[in-house]
Amino acid sequence: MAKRKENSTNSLNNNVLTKCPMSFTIEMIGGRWKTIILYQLRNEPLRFGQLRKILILTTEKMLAQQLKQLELDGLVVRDAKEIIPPHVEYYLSEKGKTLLPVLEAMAEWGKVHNQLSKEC
Amino acid sequence: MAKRKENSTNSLNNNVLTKCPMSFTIEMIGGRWKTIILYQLRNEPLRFGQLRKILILTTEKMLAQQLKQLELDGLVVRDAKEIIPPHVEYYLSEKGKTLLPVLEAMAEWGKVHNQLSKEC
DNA sequence: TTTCACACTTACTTTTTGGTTAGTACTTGT
DNA sequence: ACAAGTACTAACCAAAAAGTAAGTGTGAAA
Repeated sequence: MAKRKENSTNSLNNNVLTKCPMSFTIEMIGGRWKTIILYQLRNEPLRFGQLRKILILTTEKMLAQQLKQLELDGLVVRDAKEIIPPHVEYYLSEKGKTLLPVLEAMAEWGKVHNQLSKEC
Repeated sequence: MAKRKENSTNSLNNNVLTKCPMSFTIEMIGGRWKTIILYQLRNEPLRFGQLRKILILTTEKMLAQQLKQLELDGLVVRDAKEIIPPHVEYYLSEKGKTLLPVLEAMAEWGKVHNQLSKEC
């Protein structure tokens, strides 16, 4: 773990006490992959390997990392069957489902404003 | 300008041809400040100095940088009166206004799910 | 002559995010 | 004995985003 200045602006900005609603939301779904993952889970649970095939441009590490964070934030549920080979499913929690209007709006906006977009 | 590997995954991911709607939207409004800036402009034009007072946790550099990008992306209009001292107003373009449902949804979600949030 | 308001820039550093490569664990099938 | 399948993890590195501190230009007012 790298040390960091405790009162840098970065730290202040990450301090929950200083967070406005918008920053809070951005923190939960920001970054390159979280919205895509959540959106892919909108209809059905998906296994790790399925997500990996869909998010073809991500690496396994990123996927695992993002899923872990989403689980920590209570947006996604991880359901691991205790079998070999492993079988792990991810699906939206109730809290995660409350994000669907946001995610749909974002996806729709992107579809309308990016002429070159393709599904993902 | 720093050089960069042309076929790194980062470059690929930034290539418009590979972008799905969600990534496109994230690229336009992602990061720590853009949504907040856009949201502050939802009702009225604001001057640089006014934004700076509202986004108290940002620096002038970040503000200028984000506004420039938002203008480049056609989401915000910069209206500079040719007077001294300068008087520059920023407001949402028509395209920028189409983001309002997304922004409202994000702000609302944050308000509901972050007990500690405060206005910003 | 200096100061002030305003809207920025510039050069540099730190922090955060994302990527590469390799490897782990466990059991079944060959 | 070894490969296959699944879901990861670890160590290390690169790139992008954000932050710090200082400075710029203009004209009018003090």
